Amino acid sequence: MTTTPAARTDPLTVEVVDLIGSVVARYHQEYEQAAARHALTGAQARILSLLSVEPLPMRRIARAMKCEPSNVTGIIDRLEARGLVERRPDPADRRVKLAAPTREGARTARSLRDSLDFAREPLAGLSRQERLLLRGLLRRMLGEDAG
Amino acid sequence: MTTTPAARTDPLTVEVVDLIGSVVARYHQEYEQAAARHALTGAQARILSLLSVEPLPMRRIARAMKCEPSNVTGIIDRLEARGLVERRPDPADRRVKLAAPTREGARTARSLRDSLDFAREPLAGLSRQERLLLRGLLRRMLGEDAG
DNA sequence: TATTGTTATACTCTATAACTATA
DNA sequence: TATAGTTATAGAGTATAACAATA
Repeated sequence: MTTTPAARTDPLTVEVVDLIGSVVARYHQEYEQAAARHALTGAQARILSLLSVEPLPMRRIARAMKCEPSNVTGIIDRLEARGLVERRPDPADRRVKLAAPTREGARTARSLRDSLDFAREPLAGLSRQERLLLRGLLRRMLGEDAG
Repeated sequence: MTTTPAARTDPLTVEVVDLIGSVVARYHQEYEQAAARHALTGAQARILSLLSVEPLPMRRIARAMKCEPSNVTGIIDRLEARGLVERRPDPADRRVKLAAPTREGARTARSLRDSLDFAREPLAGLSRQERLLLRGLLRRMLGEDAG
């Protein structure tokens, strides 16, 4: 798939593309700050949030984070040292270790989630129709043809 | 500014917030890949793009990147070692060093910019009205009341 | 005195490769 | 033999603190 030359020069499109870049930068910045308020790095916060949905094998975490499994070892090490995550054996496969949040880890993940208001605030001012349109656009940007 | 409890649980809002998170993750991933295709890290690519608009003092780069000036020294060192950036004296203030892209650096920045089609492609399928609405929403997300 | 850029240091994230224990 | 997780290693980004040159 290629973009037409016109799309690269249309002023409105260029402006929207730049705005998307700014939103991405802003979102990342706010996420890092929220993580820092909980004394977590961005990567630690992302993994803790991931595990708060469901405990996962190390390998699956690496896939979700799109990084090498060896990195996950270190990040889980640090989360475990702080008592936020624990490693459990998998009864079905003794090679596997399941990473799961502790009670304190779950509490931290919840607090972190609640503090991520950046993306939520502006949406509160949108009509339902606008939100539906936005949802459709975002889905298209992600290539989710279904829905 | 605080989000109402309702906005935190409204299913549509929650879904849109999650989609925004996905778009941000995707955008970052694609940016890193585009940088890697040019043998650059994300930070190197961002600074090179920044300088391709206008040469800047080290201190100003740090402000734009929202990082400490000491970090910029190392990143510019690596870009300079590869012949993509050069340090020039500032005639007006001998303490200042201006970082500027070389001819090859400018070419690399251009190529990098052209390869960032991710955000542009889906926009090509939107009507002008949709793009205008999206622009308004993105501006609101960034707190730009004007416009 | 204050500012600009740098150096030194320490920590985290990252990929690669080699290792272990299981399957 | 293949897979899950780990270790070892090296490079890059990050913040902090201390420093030299200049304002």
